[in-house]
Amino acid sequence: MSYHHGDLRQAVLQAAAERIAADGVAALNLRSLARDLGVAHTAPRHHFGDKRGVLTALAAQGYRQMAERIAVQRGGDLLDAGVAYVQFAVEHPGHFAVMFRPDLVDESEPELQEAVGALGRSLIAAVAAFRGEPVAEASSGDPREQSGTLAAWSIAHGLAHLMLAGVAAPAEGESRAEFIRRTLAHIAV
Amino acid sequence: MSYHHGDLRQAVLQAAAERIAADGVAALNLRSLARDLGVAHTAPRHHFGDKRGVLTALAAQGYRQMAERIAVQRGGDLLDAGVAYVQFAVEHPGHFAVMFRPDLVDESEPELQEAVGALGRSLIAAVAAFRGEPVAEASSGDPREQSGTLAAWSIAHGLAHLMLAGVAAPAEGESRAEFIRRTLAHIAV
DNA sequence: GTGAAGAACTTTCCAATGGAAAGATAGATC
DNA sequence: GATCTATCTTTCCATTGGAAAGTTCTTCAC
Repeated sequence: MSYHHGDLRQAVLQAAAERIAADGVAALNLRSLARDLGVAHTAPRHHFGDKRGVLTALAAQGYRQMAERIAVQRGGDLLDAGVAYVQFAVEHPGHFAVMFRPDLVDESEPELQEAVGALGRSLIAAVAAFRGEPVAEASSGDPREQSGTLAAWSIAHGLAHLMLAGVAAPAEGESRAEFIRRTLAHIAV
Repeated sequence: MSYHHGDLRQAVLQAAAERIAADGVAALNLRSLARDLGVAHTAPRHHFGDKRGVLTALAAQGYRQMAERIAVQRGGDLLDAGVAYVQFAVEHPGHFAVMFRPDLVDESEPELQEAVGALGRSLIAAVAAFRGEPVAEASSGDPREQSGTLAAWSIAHGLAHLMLAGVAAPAEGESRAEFIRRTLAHIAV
């Protein structure tokens, strides 16, 4: 056996995401994953501590990537941000499956908290930009404003889940982006 | 040991729901559950086949109970139905955690399919009643073709998830029902 | 260069879990 | 009261996550 895989940490995360995407979180097992990567089954422990550590790192990666994706949409419609949210979830089911899952991850992990914060800022900025407000004022405590943001988040989050559950899908001849946009358009912020 | 527990099937479902509600689906294990019920760890297999069978039965129970709950709201606002949806999810996290999870259940199970159908009919009826349409005509179209219905479902489903994830919560001095209603009110069907 | 020192990985061991198989008991039916 | 069937137990096994200790590689001071 050759020591030093090279970038085992990243390899584990990628493999885990693929397997979760294919068979769900419940089916993920570190042993067969390590087998495929050609390392001992305890090798990932050095990088992640335990299985929960793997899922935590995967969730953090998901939050970061989603935050980036939404930030890129800036300048666009609020709907664009929503579409980006749902698209990310559908295209990265392995990541999305461990995000917003306090039971699967270690919420005290600083890396995770920072990643969650980054996504939160992206979402708030998207809503603020839509309203034409300076981002700095966006986090004022107006309950109506917050409920609008939460409503927008909810519909995107819910649609993502329903699509992943196989309950919702684009009509024939309709692109996924069009379908998502058409559905999210029913929100009134 | 005394044979014949009485109603082991129901006891297992209830215990499973409680445990999932407390620690999440991943933490559920049939062995300690059976231990608490005072039966051998293989006893539930007779009623459910395997672990997936337990989760499938739990999901079916969840769909049925949610369908009932929403049907009771008939005559009320569409928002009432939405509030009922979210309330059920928050009050029965053990059931909701296995609903809409194709990776956890056996979707070919007839009991599950029937239960899903019942919930679908309740949702369609709720939207139809809101629109003032006869229920009979409402079910002519597949719900997934009607973006308004899907949007309403999405926002309720998403809010339920966000609340369970600890991301969203009522403001101080606000009841849960008020909070849910206020958030869902942003939908335009 | 060389020799720690630490990082990355392996080997070995263990407890717990889900499940298979076969046997025991209780309730129902006649 | 004998038999039949549903319900539950006992025993056994493969797989999994994890603990502990050892091995190999890299880095870096000198």
